[in-house]
Amino acid sequence: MERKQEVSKAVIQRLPRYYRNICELKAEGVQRISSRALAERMGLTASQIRQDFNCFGGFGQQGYGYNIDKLMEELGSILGLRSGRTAILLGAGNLGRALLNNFDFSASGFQLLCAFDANPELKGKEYGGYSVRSSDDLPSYIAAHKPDVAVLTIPRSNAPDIARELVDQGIRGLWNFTGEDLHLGGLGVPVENVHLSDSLMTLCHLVSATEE
Amino acid sequence: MERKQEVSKAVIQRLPRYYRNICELKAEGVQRISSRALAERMGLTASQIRQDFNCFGGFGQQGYGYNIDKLMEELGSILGLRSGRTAILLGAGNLGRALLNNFDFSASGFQLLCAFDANPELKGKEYGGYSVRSSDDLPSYIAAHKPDVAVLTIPRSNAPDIARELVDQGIRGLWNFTGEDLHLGGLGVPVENVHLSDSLMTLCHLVSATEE
DNA sequence: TAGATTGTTAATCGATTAACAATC
DNA sequence: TAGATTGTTAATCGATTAACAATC
Repeated sequence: MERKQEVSKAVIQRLPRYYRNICELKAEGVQRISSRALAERMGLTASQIRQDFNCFGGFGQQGYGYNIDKLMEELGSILGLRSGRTAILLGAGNLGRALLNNFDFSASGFQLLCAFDANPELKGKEYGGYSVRSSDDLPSYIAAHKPDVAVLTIPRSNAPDIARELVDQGIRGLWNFTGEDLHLGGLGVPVENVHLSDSLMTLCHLVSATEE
Repeated sequence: MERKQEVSKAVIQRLPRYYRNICELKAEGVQRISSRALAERMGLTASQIRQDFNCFGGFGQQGYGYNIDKLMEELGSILGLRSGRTAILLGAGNLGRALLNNFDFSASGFQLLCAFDANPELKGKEYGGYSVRSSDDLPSYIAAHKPDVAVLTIPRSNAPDIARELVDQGIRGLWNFTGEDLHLGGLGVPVENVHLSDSLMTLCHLVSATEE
């Protein structure tokens, strides 16, 4: 599974979509698929799909196509979904609770351990089966359980300071919903900055474009 | 403001980020900025920024740079944020309520009118100042108020059918959180499919990559 | 074997970067 | 005017598509 050369960012960004579609195909009972059929389904070209998969060493078979189970296994392991990573959530407000109650963390490769909030009234409550702990216990909890990543659903103003503290304490990645763009790549800590407003602005633009 | 040739998708996708950064600069009291300084702030090249802005006719001034107010105004109007668009939200579950309570729709160009839910217990409740109506009233409401877009925070299984109905009733865009990929571009109705799981899987991959 | 479909190389296309004349 | 910085053209780079030999 050695990579010949660095895989481009464009390919990496398509991997979750591939994985998602393959999971759906499996759920539909499909056992194999050609690059051509997958391309049609996903709105890509067959060429691109073969190029993309071959960045990781090619897991198809001539004259047959790609085996769904094998593909899922390979893509899952490339994405690191099989690594048993752990996560904690910071900020059990509306958005935090929505994630706790609804979001399937394990499908994206993470076991969510618990949540933290500064509000003492939330202490001990449970959402989606995850308990809320006091922010005071955060440092000792991280030291003891060494979660890989933190989900930031805290207010925006706190984001930069808390991010730095978390990195100091050993957190290795951030899923950041605060609206503040965080860039800790220099420290070797990847961040996914989620900006829902960007998505809605794009929609606004696209709707306007349909009027021309 | 006529566009010489079709603006590339890559440029369009950067517009919300430009707009966001310009808003931040304005909030910081900055009145003008050079492409060089903006590039440094955003992690782009000055060349790219000038290329991007010039897709829309260039709103800078030699020897001076870009005026923040003008830039905000121009980018906002390109994105269609000044068009007074309206939106409704379908599905007042956890995620729907999180958006109602927290999300600033107007900053992304939409006036949110109200929410709808099939659960009669939610009827008449308010979240974030928006009232929840019965799904039964949806068709007549759309006919009367003609909202531009619908925010889908309903269960995944209902998504395709409801999307089609909404389009029939005149909805012109969808902000889709259901997890089901919807493609109504063929009908001239743009969709922003939000897949939070894709973002988290990417983070999982990036964290794994830091171990190599 | 014949048909199908991959893996992979070459060709095309588009996007980013560099350079510099225009001009505020 | 001199300095700064844009607008814009040309050069480079990278990503996508096409083509086809390899092979299941």
